[in-house]
Amino acid sequence: MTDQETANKVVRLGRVAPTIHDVARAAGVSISTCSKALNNKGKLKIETRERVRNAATQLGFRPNELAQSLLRGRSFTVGLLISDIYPRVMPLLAGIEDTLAAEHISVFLCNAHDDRTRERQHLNALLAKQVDGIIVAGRRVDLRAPVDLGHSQTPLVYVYSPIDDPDALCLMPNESQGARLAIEHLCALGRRRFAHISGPRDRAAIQIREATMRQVLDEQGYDLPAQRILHGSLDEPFGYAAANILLDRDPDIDAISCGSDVLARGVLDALRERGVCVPDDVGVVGYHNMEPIATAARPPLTSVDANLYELGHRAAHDLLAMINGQPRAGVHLLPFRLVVRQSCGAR
Amino acid sequence: MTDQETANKVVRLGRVAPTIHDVARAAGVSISTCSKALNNKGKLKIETRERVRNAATQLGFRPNELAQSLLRGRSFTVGLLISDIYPRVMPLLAGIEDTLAAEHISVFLCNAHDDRTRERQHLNALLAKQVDGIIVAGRRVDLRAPVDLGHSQTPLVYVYSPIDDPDALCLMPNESQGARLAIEHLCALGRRRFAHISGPRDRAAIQIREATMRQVLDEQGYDLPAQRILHGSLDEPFGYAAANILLDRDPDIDAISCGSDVLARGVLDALRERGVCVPDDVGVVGYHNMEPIATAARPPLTSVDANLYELGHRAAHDLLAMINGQPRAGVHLLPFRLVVRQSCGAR
DNA sequence: TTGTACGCGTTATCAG
DNA sequence: CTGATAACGCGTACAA
Repeated sequence: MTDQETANKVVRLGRVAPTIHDVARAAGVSISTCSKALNNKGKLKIETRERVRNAATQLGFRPNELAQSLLRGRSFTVGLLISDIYPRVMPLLAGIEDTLAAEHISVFLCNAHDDRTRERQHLNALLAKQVDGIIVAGRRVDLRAPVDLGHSQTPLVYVYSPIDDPDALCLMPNESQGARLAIEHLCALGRRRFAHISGPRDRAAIQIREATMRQVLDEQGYDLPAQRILHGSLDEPFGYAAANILLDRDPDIDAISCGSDVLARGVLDALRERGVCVPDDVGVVGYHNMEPIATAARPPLTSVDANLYELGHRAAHDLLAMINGQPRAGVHLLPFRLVVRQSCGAR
Repeated sequence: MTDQETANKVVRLGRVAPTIHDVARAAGVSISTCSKALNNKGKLKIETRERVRNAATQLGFRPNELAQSLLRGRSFTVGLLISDIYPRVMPLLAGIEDTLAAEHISVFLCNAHDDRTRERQHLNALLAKQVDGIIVAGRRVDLRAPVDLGHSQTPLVYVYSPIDDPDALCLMPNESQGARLAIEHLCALGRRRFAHISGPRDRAAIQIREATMRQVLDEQGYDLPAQRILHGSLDEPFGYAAANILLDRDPDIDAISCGSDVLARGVLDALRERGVCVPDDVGVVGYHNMEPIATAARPPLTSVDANLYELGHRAAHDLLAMINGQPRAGVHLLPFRLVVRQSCGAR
């Protein structure tokens, strides 16, 4: 069945909300007077204004925003297109929604399921609904294909996953700075013999973090031999296994940088079982600061936080600026922050 | 057409999206013919239809859904009002969004932040935007206050948190059945001396689960002395502490029912450190089946799953039915499912 | 101070 | 086969 056929079968909803006509009639005035009374416009006898307002509240009148939007050419809605629903979108979502809600803008949430076809369908729906702007949130910092807005000029901002167009606005976490934060923290605490356990090597974030780690250690004059680096998946079992492998190879390791907090949990478990004390013998740092996981670790895990709520806020804020006619472009990197707990030692 | 009007047209073409007028003019037909051509209605010369369609695609024409909705009296949007953004809403959200997207309905996501005022503001915005229906998703199974729709007849379904109105439709996880699933599983594996570690006693879910546990054990003829029950917070540290307390009191315990998966992780950690073998000595069952946490536990944690995606699907499905004129009411309890891993022993 | 008339973009009815 | 016209609900010049 085509979209058209579906639309044809649509039943008209029987419920009839009162319109401005009903209010006008109830108050014994014309529609325009009614409109003015309700919107505090023009010059009206105060008595009339009151009468109209009473009629409105009595009828439970609510102006139809579809009509208003049609007239104004602005819908006060924004589309949020996410690649999929996964934990990291939550703070992003929260930051976006809060910021937009404060400006009385409603958010359409669309899940593309990492599928170009669904992405396109959602995009069409959003444009058809005349959204004032669109936020496209990716899952990773890797480059993604641009969305096709056709001839539409609807303001658009990419979050997390950038595209290859210098005219597009892309907001992303600064993975390099985040990694630097973590490594420099360990250095400052006197660690020297570093190891790195992280995720799939084909991801940009994973590469950036490893490269940054090398650079920071190079700056500090410390070594990072290849056999102290392990790439796998970002989960707990891999962290557990990798830590054991690394410490079998080289028991002198005194610092482990982990690609994620759950992975770090696996590392901590392995160390504890080996009788290695954290942070006395080895310092461990996580990544992404997943609160419940990091705080419940033993010892509580020091980690770096991408400030995703803030990123969402910024995305919404910049989109609002674009909607108001101020052009924005370029790739912008937003800072991580270090969250010190106990797994790296006292400062 | 005057020069002024021409100028206006030119500007409009450059800035705003083309309307059906523009397509009609470009194709050299009237608006109504244009509409028919684009919507496959009426009888048109095939050549005309083609011409119109070409003009439409060339101009990048997209029908304005605001206008369509105004006319139809249906917006093809639904509002989802959540109490706050937290992990459990995600599968709910996914189930709702997927189901609605399949019917070409877009979802407004509104976060009430557990605040009545914000809830009310969002509700007003949703009604003003003429949503076809509303889903109100709560955080806990405790009774909540009904939302006030005023005179509006907009279909509404409550998810997770029910209200006190028999005419309302409330969809919720069947906590009692979920708890039964967990306990009966342990019983079937030959466990006899049960303990229970769970969350705050003032929550309905916590009470229901404990009561159900009592009942199941009573049915089976087993005992559940008060000193084998501990209530606190549903987090990992409490699980760790509580397990130690319980096993100090009574080393014979051979089954622990936990109020959450993270709490169970704490329990598992404590048991491992005490040299208690899971599942050989003690069986442990979690609650809510948080995948990454349950699977990464050692041993992997058996848990019960509330099927929240399914719950979201059902909510959307029922809302669609209500939108199509079929009334729904009452509190409906949806089943959990048992996810067997290794923490309770082989079946 | 109040009312009339028009337009926003679209679809449906009816006349040609 | 095609086109003019009337809605949908609202806001706003303009007229009275």
